[in-house]
Amino acid sequence: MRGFRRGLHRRSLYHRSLHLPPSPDAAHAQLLALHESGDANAAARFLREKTAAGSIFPGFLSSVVIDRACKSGDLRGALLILATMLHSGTPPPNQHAFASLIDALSKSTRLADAARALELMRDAGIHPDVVTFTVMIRGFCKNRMMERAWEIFQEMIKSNRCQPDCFLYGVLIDGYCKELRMDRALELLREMRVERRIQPDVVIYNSIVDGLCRSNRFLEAWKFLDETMVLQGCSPTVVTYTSLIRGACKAKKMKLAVRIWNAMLERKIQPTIVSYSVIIDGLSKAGRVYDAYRVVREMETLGCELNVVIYTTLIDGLCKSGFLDDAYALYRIMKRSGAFPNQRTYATLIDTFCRNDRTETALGLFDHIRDYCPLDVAMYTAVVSGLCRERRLDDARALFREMRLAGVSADTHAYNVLLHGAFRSERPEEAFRILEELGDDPGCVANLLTYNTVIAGCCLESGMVLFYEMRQRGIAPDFATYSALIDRLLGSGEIGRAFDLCEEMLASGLSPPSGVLGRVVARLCWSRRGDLAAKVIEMAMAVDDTASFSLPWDDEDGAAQDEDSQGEELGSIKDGATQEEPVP
DNA sequence: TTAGGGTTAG
Repeated sequence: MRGFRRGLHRRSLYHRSLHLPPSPDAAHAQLLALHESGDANAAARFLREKTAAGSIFPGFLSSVVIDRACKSGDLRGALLILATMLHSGTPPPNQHAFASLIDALSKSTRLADAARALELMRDAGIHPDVVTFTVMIRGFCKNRMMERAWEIFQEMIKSNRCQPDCFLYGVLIDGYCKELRMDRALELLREMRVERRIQPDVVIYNSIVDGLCRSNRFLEAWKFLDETMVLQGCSPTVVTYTSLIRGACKAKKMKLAVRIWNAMLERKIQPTIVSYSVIIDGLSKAGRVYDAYRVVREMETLGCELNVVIYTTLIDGLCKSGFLDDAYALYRIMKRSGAFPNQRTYATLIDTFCRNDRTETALGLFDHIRDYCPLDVAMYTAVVSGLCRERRLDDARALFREMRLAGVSADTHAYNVLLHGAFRSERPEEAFRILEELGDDPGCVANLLTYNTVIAGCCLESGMVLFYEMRQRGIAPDFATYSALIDRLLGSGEIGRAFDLCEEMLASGLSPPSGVLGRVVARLCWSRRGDLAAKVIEMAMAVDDTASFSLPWDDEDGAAQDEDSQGEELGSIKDGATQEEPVP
């Protein structure tokens, strides 16, 4: 309070000085006037020039100018003021100015500069407070640099000058959740609760629920809500429900997703446009476009305006269900409605045209929208994929080059599409060149799909080399990897090696499609190795038994464990509630 | 006076 009063006093002094005749404070008054006129650039320039010419401004005033410059996006100006001040021996900017600068730098992904500003701050003898550390750590978290985030956190703890609070834990926990490192996230949650006695709030719990759902640990997310969050006296919000609904949709549990939706309405929690997007997307992807459309109608009845996400979600649903003309009609309605299509809308349409043998239409749309919408990697990749589908590998390669020349970075998915195209055009030598390019691209790293694409396309021996390489790189093969190799081995008559791989696959707990297993068993029987065939069947049964565990909520109403696609009523907001209460 | 959570595409 005292600090606040002092601030007020200073501000009023400067205000008064504006009306005084020229005085030694004239430069200050002029700076303040510039600052208050809202012209951050001019204020920054003035401060810089005057300081360089020997004027000395109070630290408070220059800090305010730096803060305003940061907020108006004039990062260059803010940095120049900082440099001028630090070199001219005038009082350094205060903690707020540094915090503001570090925040602006990390939001512009200039993380190295932000870290340097933190160092400069310490050099100037100002101790960063918990907020300054939080904005710095948040920058690393948002850019998926959790190791750096953790280092700064440790530095803060070691300096022993400020203590972490609920917000800072929230930033770190969310960072780990976004990286799906749930063990780290849960460990930090325990640390804050047990060791530091900080009560987590609903935002932190929501991060955890969402992280568990994204990690395909829906059951645990559910248990977490029920057994930890609610027990700690924290009620779920619309965000919690939205994450759970998305998790249920992802786990292909649409019936449960709808039940959670209805329970949310019953609790008088109003869905937001985000929750509507999630349920509409879930229904569309489950092939229930009509139900999705009913939800949209309900939104409209309630006066809720459809945004670009809702339109794009519906267009995607229509495309994936084969209603291409309806999707295009909706796209035209969307444009008239004022919700302008974005890169995702276009990527969806382009991809759909390509998949339906209308590559020329897709190319036409692609060329047409160049003038309206910056092209991104997904839009290019959709066209590249269409060209590859038509075995126009050279055209695809040319477009890929054009993309990079236009300054759009490729990602692993883009390379994977191109690799698939090379094999489709029966040009394995080209595929290996593309694989090399991927390896040289600093922004990309080969993933499971990359290896599966190449292994499925190349010869057996190269495939085995890649199989060992991927495991060395910590990429676990999935059933597609094994199936491709096992089929190659069977084709070359190497039944023993095929059995070994099959055994390894089953031992790793992978639930394989029955096709490849059937082929292995048949070949083993023909080769009079019934003992090995029996072993394969026995191991496959063991894998299947563990895979088919039942879920508690399916038992409650005696519902089948397999996902239904119909039969669950979507509650409306007015009367929508189910009788049962399985949802927390 | 600076800081944390849920949405759509290739």
